[in-house]
Amino acid sequence: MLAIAHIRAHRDKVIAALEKRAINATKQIDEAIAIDEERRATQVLLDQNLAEAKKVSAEIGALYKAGKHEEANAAKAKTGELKATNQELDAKLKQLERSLNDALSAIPNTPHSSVPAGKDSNDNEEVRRHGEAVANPQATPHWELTERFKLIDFETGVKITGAGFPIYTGKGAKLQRALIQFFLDQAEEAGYTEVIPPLMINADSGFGTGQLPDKDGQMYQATEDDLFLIPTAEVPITNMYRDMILDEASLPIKNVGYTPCFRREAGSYGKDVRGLNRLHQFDKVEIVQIEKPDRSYETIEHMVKYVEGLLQQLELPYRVLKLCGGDMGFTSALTYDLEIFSAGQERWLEVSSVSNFETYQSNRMKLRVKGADGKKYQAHTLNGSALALPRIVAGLLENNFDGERIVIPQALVPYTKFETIQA
RNA sequence: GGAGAGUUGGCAGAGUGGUCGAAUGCGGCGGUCUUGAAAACCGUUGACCUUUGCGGGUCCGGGGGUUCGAAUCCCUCACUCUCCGCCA
Repeated sequence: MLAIAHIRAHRDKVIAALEKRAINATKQIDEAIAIDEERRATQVLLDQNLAEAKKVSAEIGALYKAGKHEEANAAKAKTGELKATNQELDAKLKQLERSLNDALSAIPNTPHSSVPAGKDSNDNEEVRRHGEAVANPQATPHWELTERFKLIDFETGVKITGAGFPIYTGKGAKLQRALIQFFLDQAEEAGYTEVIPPLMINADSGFGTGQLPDKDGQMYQATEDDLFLIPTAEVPITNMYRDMILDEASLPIKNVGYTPCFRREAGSYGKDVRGLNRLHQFDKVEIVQIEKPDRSYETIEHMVKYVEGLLQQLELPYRVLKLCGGDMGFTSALTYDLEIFSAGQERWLEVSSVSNFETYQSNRMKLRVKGADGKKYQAHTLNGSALALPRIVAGLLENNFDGERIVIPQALVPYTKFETIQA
């Protein structure tokens, strides 16, 4: 979340920045500032009152030690009012702190100055494009190919679990595993440390990265144990650093993790969810980075370039979009989406989203860095998909289908150990 | 799932009602000594809120209670460990 001190100091700037998201946050911001003012005033009162009570207690202690029991008892009698006031102020302060936290949690991150204003995906800005976005003459969508070559069994997945939980079979399963291994190897080469995190997270972690309090409808929940299935590896990996003060010398932290991801995707329908386009369970390799504030914008460019490198090796045509304010996630300050062109469906498929959250997550997580001078500051967190598997698979199948067979890109052959998929 | 033990500063580990934010050791930082380093010695060393500053306040797993006063007593929750059960 945004720091209240920052909001207080830059009220107008914050409101102006949030307008890029096509929202007017004036009321929310002013309410937070008002709550904070009352909070601080209450804090001062409580502090004064506590100081007084502490003093009196010490005096009573001294009297008892000196054996002056009658005087001590007399002093005791006078403490009732102080105590009552303390309780009252304490309750009020806690209430205000809760309100402030709620108010701040409801304010999204302020977009970076380079983010275009806009309402939805129509206002996103295409930054660059690579490769030819040409339709396959066969124009065969991947759900036909996966059936024809027996790569994915959607039907049996429905029986076992439900729609959106496919079963990968034979070369389909091998392709999946090859891609994961390829992505992890690439990341390691680029300096990322691999982690295998838990697939379930608690509520504190959900709050830290911004899924909670109000995006819980997106996650599957194990209510008996108050745990959530991760919607992305971003959540457990970033939260590894929750409540920490990192040494500046340990930055940047670069982690990569492969995990299955679980998303309820309530409300999705139609061609968007056909085949591999949108699943409830899917595999993803995620890169997570923790950076010094003055380097994070340089870093996000590197991360995007890194992901582009993966797509180039897989020989997939893609474009890079800079998301407009209205299309960005709640917690992000800058997001690039990478989309590949799917030759069978003749549409762009999002395969990666790379974001800089600045201090939005680190504020929530209390993730700080201790500088060389001993001063502490909030770290910047970033992450990106590198890459999400299903749509990559869809693209590979559709784009490399020559009417007879599917040709595996050269970079992947050492991993699949086969060069083609055919009947 | 059953029984028991525990949770204190970066770490280890004292502390059972009144200058305890907390002994001591290790680690870290600064210094003395040394050509340099080590050793030794001396000093220093937590986080947070509030305040322009001085200062004040909070924090001994979380929450609640008893008390003039709680790291210390009571309740409750979470977590960790040990043993038993179950189990890949």
